[in-house]
Amino acid sequence: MSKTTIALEALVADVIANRAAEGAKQTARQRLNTDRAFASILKLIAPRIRHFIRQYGLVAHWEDAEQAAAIAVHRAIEAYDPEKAQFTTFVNWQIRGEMQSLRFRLMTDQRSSAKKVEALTVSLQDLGRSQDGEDMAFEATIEDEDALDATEAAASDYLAQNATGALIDEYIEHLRAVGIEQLKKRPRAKKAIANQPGDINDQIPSRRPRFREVDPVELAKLEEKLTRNREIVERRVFDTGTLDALGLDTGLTKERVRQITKRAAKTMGELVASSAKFQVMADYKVAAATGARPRTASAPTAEAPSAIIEALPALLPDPSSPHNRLTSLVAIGQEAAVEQEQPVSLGLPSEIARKAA
DNA sequence: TTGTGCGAAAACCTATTCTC
DNA sequence: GAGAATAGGTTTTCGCACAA
Repeated sequence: MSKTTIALEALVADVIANRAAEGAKQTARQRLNTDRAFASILKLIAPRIRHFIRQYGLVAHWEDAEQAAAIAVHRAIEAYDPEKAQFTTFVNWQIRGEMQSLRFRLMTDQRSSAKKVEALTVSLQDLGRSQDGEDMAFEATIEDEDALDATEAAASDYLAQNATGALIDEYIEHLRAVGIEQLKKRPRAKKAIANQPGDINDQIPSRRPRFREVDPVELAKLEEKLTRNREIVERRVFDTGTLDALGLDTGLTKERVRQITKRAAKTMGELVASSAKFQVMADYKVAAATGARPRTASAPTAEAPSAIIEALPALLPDPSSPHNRLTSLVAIGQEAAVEQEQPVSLGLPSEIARKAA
């Protein structure tokens, strides 16, 4: 590191140290120290500024170029993060940017390619004027035809993500309740229900415990299984995870993964139908089932994703309109499924995407 | 550009075994 | 006895090459 680089680092650190505390005003002393350090930085960096002025062909506009360079140094100090780079490196790019910007403001495009086609490079700032000559933010002149659709889709997607997340939570909670209930019913080992110390008559060989407590080890196993099932549901039902990949990641066979997924889809369908919380999904189900196509004779039977896929075109919204994950979540009640010959299942977004494509 | 054949991969189903 | 896990076979889907 050169002496100049070290000195610059120290001076910038000095400026940063003399910044006003958050919410407070800079004191006179701090302002004085800042000004002195800034002047010293400019002095140290002057050779480099001269070099850039010449390099960018701005000798004829020397004073303007020096002003622009001073602004660049000021900006560099404001934005400088010592952990990311040396100040020398950082300030170089700031000065280059200002020099380039000044050159475009002062001159027409000098490039040969621009001359060939008689093109003119125009600063974005020059666009910031309305038809009646009034100044306006140039950002206001930029039109994006897809902005509305993109915004709506992003907002809907966000809500849909929350909805699917809530549904998975509900399903896992359901599994937990069922699992705990089963653990309570399960007969305990004799050791576990042996007399507890302090009993009045602990001479009696054995008795039932006062409370049906769940074995913590069993509970931990249950939680582990719930975590695994959540991953499977998230990746298989609501994402593009394959049976093979999930089997590898969870240590189960792909067939077991498929069975877990199948059961999860069915249970979640029932949860959607029975809970007011998921009314939106249930409403969508009704609308979708009304226009659903009957399955062909050769299609596989209930719950088969291939059958779901077959019914999907009729269930899906217009692919050209903004859509999201919620619109691809299709829950079909058991009765309706029998009537319509539709599978009792949730639609698989991955499959939907494939089919829609 | 469209239709067809083929092979690989993925998904599915049924029956059976294992574990608690 | 019920649920979890496995085995073995079938069906469906997808990508690719090739010919018309």
